[in-house]
Amino acid sequence: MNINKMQGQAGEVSGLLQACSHASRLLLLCQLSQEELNVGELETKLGLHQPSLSQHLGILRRQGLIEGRRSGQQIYYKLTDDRAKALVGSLYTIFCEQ
Amino acid sequence: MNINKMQGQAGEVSGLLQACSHASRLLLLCQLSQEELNVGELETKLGLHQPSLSQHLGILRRQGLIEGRRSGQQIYYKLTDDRAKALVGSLYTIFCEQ
DNA sequence: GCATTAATATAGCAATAGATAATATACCAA
DNA sequence: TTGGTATATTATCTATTGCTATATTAATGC
Repeated sequence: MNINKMQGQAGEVSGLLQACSHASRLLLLCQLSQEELNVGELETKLGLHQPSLSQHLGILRRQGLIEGRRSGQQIYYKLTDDRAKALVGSLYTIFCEQ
Repeated sequence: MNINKMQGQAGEVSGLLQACSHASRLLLLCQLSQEELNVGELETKLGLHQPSLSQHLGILRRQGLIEGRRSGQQIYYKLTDDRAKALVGSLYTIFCEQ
């Protein structure tokens, strides 16, 4: 492992980790890595109040991890960032398998 | 991927991510996954002020990720948590290889 | 158009994090 | 014991985060 490489990426990586470092956002990313869901569905699945959920979605969106697609009144979100997908997968392997 | 499993772990995982979500702490973990280093060495390697460094080390220590061993006047730290090791390895793979 | 529902944005507040400066503790050597 | 070096802790300040409540925008059905 070459520390210099990590030094160049540290800002970007820590930004991603920061975005994932809240339990609700982590679960959001897990859900959205599996299926595309609209905000109302996420609200009931995760049991969050709408403004909080919207803020968390905003953080993930501004970080470039998720994308929304409007369909009528609903906006459907999914996880689009490959690195975030890989991270979620690794976290699942480390903490939920074995 | 079973979301329920992640739900049970979300608090613990987000705690770990929180600890890694600062560029200096991320680099600390990378360094300490490679070699045991004392505080003065870390200070010059990472270019941090001693009190900040000590605070970051304290956060990682209280989170159970690193352990210190006193040898004379110096305290040598290394990464001891297996999951954190696995995470750092995954992050390196995702962001620094490919 | 108007009313309704879905989603987003904003404001206010409490709690937390991070930087710096100053102080304290632990160890060692003379 | 005295002084020096290494590390930790504390205090203070500022900035950021997250929650709740409220307002605003967007789309639909009448």
